[in-house]
Amino acid sequence: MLRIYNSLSRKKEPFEPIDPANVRMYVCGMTVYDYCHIGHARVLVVFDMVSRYLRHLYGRRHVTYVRNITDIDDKIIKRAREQGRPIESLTGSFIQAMHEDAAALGVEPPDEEPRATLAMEQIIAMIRALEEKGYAYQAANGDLYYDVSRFPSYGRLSGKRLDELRAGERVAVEEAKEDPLDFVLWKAAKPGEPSWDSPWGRGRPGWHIECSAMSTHCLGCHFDIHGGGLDLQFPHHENEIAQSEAATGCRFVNYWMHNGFVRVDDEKMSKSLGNFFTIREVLESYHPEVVRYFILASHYRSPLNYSDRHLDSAKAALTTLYTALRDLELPGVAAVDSDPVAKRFYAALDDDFNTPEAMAVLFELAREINRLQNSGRSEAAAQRGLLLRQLGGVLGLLQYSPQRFLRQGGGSAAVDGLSVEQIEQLIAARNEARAAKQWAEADRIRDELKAKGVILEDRSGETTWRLG
RNA sequence: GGCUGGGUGGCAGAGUGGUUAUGCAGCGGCCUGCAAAGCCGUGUACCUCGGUUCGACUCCGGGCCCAGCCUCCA
Repeated sequence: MLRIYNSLSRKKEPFEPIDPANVRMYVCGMTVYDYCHIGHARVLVVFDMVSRYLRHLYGRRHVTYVRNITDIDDKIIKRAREQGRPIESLTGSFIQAMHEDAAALGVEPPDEEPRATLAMEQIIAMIRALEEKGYAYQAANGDLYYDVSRFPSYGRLSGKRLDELRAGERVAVEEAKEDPLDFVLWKAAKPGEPSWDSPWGRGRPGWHIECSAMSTHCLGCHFDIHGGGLDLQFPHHENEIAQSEAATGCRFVNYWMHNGFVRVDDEKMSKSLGNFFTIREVLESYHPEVVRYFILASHYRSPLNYSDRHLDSAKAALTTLYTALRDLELPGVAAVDSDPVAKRFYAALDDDFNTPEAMAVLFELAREINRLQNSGRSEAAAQRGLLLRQLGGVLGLLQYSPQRFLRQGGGSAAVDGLSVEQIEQLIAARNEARAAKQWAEADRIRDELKAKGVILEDRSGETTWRLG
């Protein structure tokens, strides 16, 4: 039985889908005005893992995963202006870049990927519903605001109380608001800004309303899981609840999931601190599965410290798993989920997606495979190898051929100035020297290759190579 | 200031009221011409002070420290 930590109740709860034939999850995606960094990679990978596991439990086609794209907001407008290019050109290229990054990391595309600019009809309809029910007011500056005082349970998700929020107020109060906690639903257009027609004049949506509109449009007014980064819990998700429940009259979301931050030197990775690494720049030095392994090697709610050292360690660990898989001829027959090892693996994921514990099971399986290989039981080893690969697949890991992974070394793709043919020639030369017991020459060739990052292994009468 | 969450072995990172996490690194052994890989073995680990208990790293309370949110943010 899957249990999920629900941010709303601050405890793990048994997961009971509203409709097991259609488990519905919405995740707040990117605002596309720049390349995705490792913090974004964490959201992508974590919820990809969640959706994979839900599909494992409920069936591939019985899960609907929606992840939106915010393609209109202040930062986008600003960036487009700075670069002197049309907004659609800016967002279009960063959407493409995001898709490339996600694909590289083995993130499956969501079932739906709505965009704010393509959802104006639903956005306006929801704001109108709020207005009709008396939750909205238009201020003197033309902006339309949500009246927080009308929503009694405001603050429940983030554990905040209205009076405390007001007491801790450190923002310059927007003149137009009746209450500093009120937030904008529709922004009146300023000259030169992109805008859409609406009952409140030309303008554009505030950023909270788009998620309410798109999620309920795609998944219905009441769905199972809503996810996103911890920094969205307040105010974004709090506001989503207030908007959605007020507009539709039904309960919005049953389980709220928030992933922890990626940190650099114990500080949150963020644009403003300038301490971020983009996915694509990290992928220049590390194999994508290494990045994925690194992310899933700690629990999704814990902080995740980023450093080359940690990625190197992840690379070494993943190499160990792939090493167990090489030389195995995996059978075509599916391994069984009722296997005791598989059960322990799934039990770990059942416990609020405890990927570190699930990965520990993978390493025990790898050791079992190596033992079987050492004792010559290749068929048994291959059976276990299939299970290892299948379980890894639930995490989106171990999906490359072992040789391909090991020869890319989890690092740079090209061998430093050496072709595969040259490597093989040197290996042949070394083996001739070995046959003649010319150890010095044999070791010289091995050292020469090692200096170029090629590691040789003499195993059962054969010499194989990999990148270190 | 208010509210969250957290402090585990050299590093990373799970977990549990009394019994091996796991990985990386290290050390010893087997294997190897030597290596590499693999296998076997190996670590007075649980911030601090009190309390509960036959027994606490694990529960309760105080303290210290760290991070996050309260402002755009994954």
